[in-house]
Amino acid sequence: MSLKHAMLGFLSWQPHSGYDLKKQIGASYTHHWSGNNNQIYRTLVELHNEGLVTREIEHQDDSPSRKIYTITDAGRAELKAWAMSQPDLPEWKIPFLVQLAWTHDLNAEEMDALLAAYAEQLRMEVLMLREQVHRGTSAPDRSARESFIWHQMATHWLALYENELVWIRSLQGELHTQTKSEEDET
Amino acid sequence: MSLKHAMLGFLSWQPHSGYDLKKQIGASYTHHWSGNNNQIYRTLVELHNEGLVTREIEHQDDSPSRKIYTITDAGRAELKAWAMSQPDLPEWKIPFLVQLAWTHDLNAEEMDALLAAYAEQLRMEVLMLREQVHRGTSAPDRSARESFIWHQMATHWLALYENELVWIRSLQGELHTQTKSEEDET
DNA sequence: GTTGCCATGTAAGGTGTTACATGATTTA
DNA sequence: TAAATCATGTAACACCTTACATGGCAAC
Repeated sequence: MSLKHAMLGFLSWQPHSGYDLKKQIGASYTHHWSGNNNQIYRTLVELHNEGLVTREIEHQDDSPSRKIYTITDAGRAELKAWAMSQPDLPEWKIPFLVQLAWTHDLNAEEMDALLAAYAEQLRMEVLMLREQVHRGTSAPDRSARESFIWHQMATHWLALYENELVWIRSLQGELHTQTKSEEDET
Repeated sequence: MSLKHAMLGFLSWQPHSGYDLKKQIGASYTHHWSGNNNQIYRTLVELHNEGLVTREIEHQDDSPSRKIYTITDAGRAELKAWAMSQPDLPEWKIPFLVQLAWTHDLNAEEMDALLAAYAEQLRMEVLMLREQVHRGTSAPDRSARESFIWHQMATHWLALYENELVWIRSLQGELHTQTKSEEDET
């Protein structure tokens, strides 16, 4: 589990409540988690038990009280050790490819519709991401290198979807010419 | 769950035993599952209960007996309906990006080592995939379109890793020049 | 003679999701 | 008046993984 370390990361930037972390993680696409309560609140308890964070309760008159978590020196050490550890290979979960693999029984029109639906999904996502990258979401900015890296991450994420869209568009074209040449033969 | 449909897919190509399916799914990278026994044997029971496959026991003298599963018409209908359904967006799980996000406390050499380690992982994966694509793994080949699609899938999968490698290499370069220009300023 | 392949399956646990529950305050 | 935001947490469950269990046969 590296959600623990992702959370430690955000806490190494600024103290956060569970609620803050949920929003932060949910909003950051590169942190591929949904940011759901169950995991976040459980993980905060774990981090606290392991002495990687301290907890402070902040009473508020108008809103419910917040539990503010702050990273400890042990937490920073753990985070750095993890950051330097051997990286894993990325995992692409592309359900569309599984779908595409088993389109043997679809005719040309059904195939067209499928590709078009995927292309449209991607187009919408790309538009949304482009806007988000343009606006620049909340990111740590403690050094030139850090903001450079966060910008690189955002544009790289966008590029993944853009490349997928380019691929599907070229596939659409190639399938059309293929279908046509088969029609010519008959 | 679309593992069910992925398995139906392989069964729509050829009858398989659970053991065959495990190998098939485990070997096919685009079918992003590990191909573990637990899920496969449970899912086969489900598919059978739902009438999407039939089961036949094949006794063998030298080896343990095999349970051969064959897709039914209902299974084919289910598979086609699923293949035409609204595709999901891909999900990129890139733990390295989470790691990279929190490298604030690493110095230039530690950063270099991290990027180099990731690049090396990717380089190995790309080499392996290139060879596999070159050899051409076992894939259905029932029509020109189907083999075209499976070839597209394989090269696209490879391209994902190649692009990741290109990106990390460019990042290595940009971080070097950035570090140098900062040194020049001091 | 230990490892690996064939072939079935079970156990245990980690990871992640949606939905529910509470309760006050602000916004539409 | 209905919904969204703030803020905490729980329940139930889907999904997926590693490891274990059995047992014969073949290969090195």
